[in-house]
Amino acid sequence: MRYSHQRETIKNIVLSTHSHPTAEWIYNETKRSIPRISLGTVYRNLKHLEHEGLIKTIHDGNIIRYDCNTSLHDHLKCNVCGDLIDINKTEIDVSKNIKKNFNFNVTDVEMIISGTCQKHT
Amino acid sequence: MRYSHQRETIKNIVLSTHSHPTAEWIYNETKRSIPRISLGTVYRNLKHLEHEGLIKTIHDGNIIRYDCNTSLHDHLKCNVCGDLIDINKTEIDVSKNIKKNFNFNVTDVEMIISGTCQKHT
DNA sequence: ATAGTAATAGTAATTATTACTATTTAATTG
DNA sequence: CAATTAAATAGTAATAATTACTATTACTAT
Repeated sequence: MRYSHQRETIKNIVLSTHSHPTAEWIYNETKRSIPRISLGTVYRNLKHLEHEGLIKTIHDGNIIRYDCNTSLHDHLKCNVCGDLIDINKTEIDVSKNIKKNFNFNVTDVEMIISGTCQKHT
Repeated sequence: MRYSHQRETIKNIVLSTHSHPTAEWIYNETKRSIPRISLGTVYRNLKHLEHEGLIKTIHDGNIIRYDCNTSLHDHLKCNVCGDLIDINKTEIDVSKNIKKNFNFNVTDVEMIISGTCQKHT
C-alpha cells in the first residue's frame, strides 16, 4: 500500500470522531483541507481502512456509517434524532453458543437497537 | 384499505415463504400470475403489509428483505451463500436492561450474525 | 532524474427505492 | 344496474448511495 496524502487525511478524520459519520460527511470534512478530493477516493480509502481493521462499518438502514471504535460493541439507534449510541456487548459469548447449537462459525455480530433516547423524554 | 388483487397476491406470496425474499424476487414471483404488475406496486404493498404488522423487514447490508415470521427472532447470515437462518432470540430482556442503564426506550432490536453456515464445512 | 505503477479526480454507470401521473378499478349510491 | 368517486395501479422518471471507468497525477525504487 503506497502512501497517499488523501488516505492519510481521511484516516485522521475518521479516527478523530465517535459520531459514526457517513461517507458524505467524511467527504465534506476532507474537502476542507483537500478541496479537489473525489468522493470515489473517499469510498475507496474507507474500504482500505476497513480491510486493514482500522475502522468498522455499520449498516444503518440503507446507508453505511463508519466507526473508529473497533472493539466489540453495539449501538442504540434513536428513532427521533437518528443518533447512534455506543454500548458494550451485552452478551459476549453469543458466538460460542451459536457455534455449538447451529454449527455456524460466527465472524461478526451486528445489532442495532432502535427506540427513543433520553433527549426526547 | 380497499381490496386489490395485486395486494392479495403479494401477501400470499410473502406469507408462503421463509426465504426472506427481496422486493425484486417477490416482484418476479408475482409476475407469474400478474404479468403486468408494476415494481412500485410491490414496494407500496409491502409497506402496507409491514404497517399492518403482517410482515417484518430485515436490513441485510444495504438491501431490504421481507420476513413473514413476525415473532421475536434473529438471523444468522452466511457470508458464503448469503442465506439468512432464523434463530430464536438469545436474550429476551435486552430491552429492560437498556431502559434501566441508558434511559432508552427500545422499540426494536435487529441483530444479524454473520459467518459461515454448515453447508460449507 | 526517470520509469513504472498505484492512486486520484472527474465523470458515468449501477442498484435499490421512492415519486409522479394518467389510467384503471373497487366500492358506493341512486 | 349504471354512474360516480376515489383509491390503487402501471409505467416511467427521479433520487440517493455506492461502484466502475479512465485519463492524469504523484509516490517510490532504481
